[in-house]
Amino acid sequence: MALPSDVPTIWPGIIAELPRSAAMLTRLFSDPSLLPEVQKYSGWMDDSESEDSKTKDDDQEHCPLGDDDLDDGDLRGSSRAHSEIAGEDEEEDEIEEEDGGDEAEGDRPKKRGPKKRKMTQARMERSKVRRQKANARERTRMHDLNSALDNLRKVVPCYSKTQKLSKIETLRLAKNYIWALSEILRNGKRPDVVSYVQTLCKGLSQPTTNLVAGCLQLNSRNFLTEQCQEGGRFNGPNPSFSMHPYPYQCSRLSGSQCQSGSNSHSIRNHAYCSGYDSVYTGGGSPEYNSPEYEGPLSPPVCINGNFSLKQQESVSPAAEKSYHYSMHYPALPSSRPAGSHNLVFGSSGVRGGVHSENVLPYHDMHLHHERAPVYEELNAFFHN
DNA sequence: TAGGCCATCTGGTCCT
DNA sequence: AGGACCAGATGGCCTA
Repeated sequence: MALPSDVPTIWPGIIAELPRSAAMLTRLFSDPSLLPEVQKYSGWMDDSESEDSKTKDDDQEHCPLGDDDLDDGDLRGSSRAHSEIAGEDEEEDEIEEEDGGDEAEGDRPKKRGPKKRKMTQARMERSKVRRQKANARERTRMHDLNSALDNLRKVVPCYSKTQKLSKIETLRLAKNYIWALSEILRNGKRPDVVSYVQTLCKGLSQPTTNLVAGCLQLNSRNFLTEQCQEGGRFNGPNPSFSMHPYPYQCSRLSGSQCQSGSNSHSIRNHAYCSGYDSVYTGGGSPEYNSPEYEGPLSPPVCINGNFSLKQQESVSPAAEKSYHYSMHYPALPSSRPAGSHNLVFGSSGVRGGVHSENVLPYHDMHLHHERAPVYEELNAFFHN
C-alpha cells in the first residue's frame, strides 16, 4: 500500500504529538467516565500507523473497560463495525472527519482510510445489541455442536459419563471406528482383534487409548469368563462373534462389574433394554425410558467376540488369566508374532489383564452393543 | 505450576 | 442486512 503523499508533511507533527497522545490515551483508557472522549477519538485510534506498534493484547491490557461498558469492536476500530454502522440511516451526515488539506489539523494528525462515523450513544447501543445477539447465536451454535458431539460420544465404542472423551478424541475415535467397520465390510472376514483395536486407537492419545482398549478388554474378560462358566469350553459354534457378541448387549459396567466376570449375567440382562430406534428420533438429546438402562446407546462394536475367537483358536481358558494386551500407540509393531497378544495399556507396563489405573476411573464406562446403521449388514454377514 | 480442555467473546468472511 | 461459519484470543477449571 502506497503511503499517502502527505506523509512527509505530517510526520514531524505526529512524532511531536506522540508523548502528549500517549498521556491522553492513558487517561482516556483508564477513566470510564471519559468514554465519550474515547469514542470521539476512536477513529484516530483506528489509524493503521498508530496501531502498527500495538498488539491486540496491548490494546486489551491498556483498556480496563469491560464488554459491558464498551464495545471492543468499535474501539478497535474494525472496518466491519464501521461498515455495519454505515448502513444506519439517521446519521448519514455524521462523518467523523471531513476532507481537508494535507496538513495536520490542529492537534490531531489527519486520519486516512475510509470515513469513520461518530459513535453516538445510540449507535453504540445498537452496536452492543448487535454484538450481544451475535454472541447468543454463537453460544447456541456451539451448544448445538456440543450436543452433536455428545451424541457422537454415545455411539463410538467406548463411553463414559464421568470421563468424557474430549472433542478431538471423540472425532478421532469416530473416524477410526467408521474405518474399522468399513474394513470389516470390505474385507468380508473377521478382523484380527489386535489390528481392530489398533485401528480404533490410531492417533488417539494415550489416556484415550487406555480407555478404549481397557473398555474392550473388560468386555472380553467378562465374555470369556461367562463362556467358561456356561460352556466350559471356547470352541464350537461361535454365535458371539460379530459386532454384537452378546445380542444387543448394552452393558453398563460398574466398578464391580468390571472386576468380575460373574457379573456378566447381570450385564447381559440389560440386553434388549432399549431400542436403537428410540435414540435418534428427534435429533436432540435422546431420552432413555428404560429404568434399567439409563445410559446412552451405542452401536454393537464390542469385540469380545473377537477375543473369544482368538481364544478358541489359540488360547486356553487357563491361559486367559495371563492374556494381556499391549497397546503402544502409535507404534504397535505390525510384525508381532501371531498369537502373541501383548497389549500393554500405557507406559505402566501393566500385564496380565486390566490394571486398576486403566479401569477404575471409568466406573460408568459403557460398552456399546446397540444397533447402529451398520448393524444389520454386519449382523447378516457374521451370521451367514 | 504447566499443560490440556473448554466456554465464551470477538471480528472477519461468505452466503442468502 | 443479517445470519452462519470460522478462527483467534482469553480466562477458568482440572489434573499430573
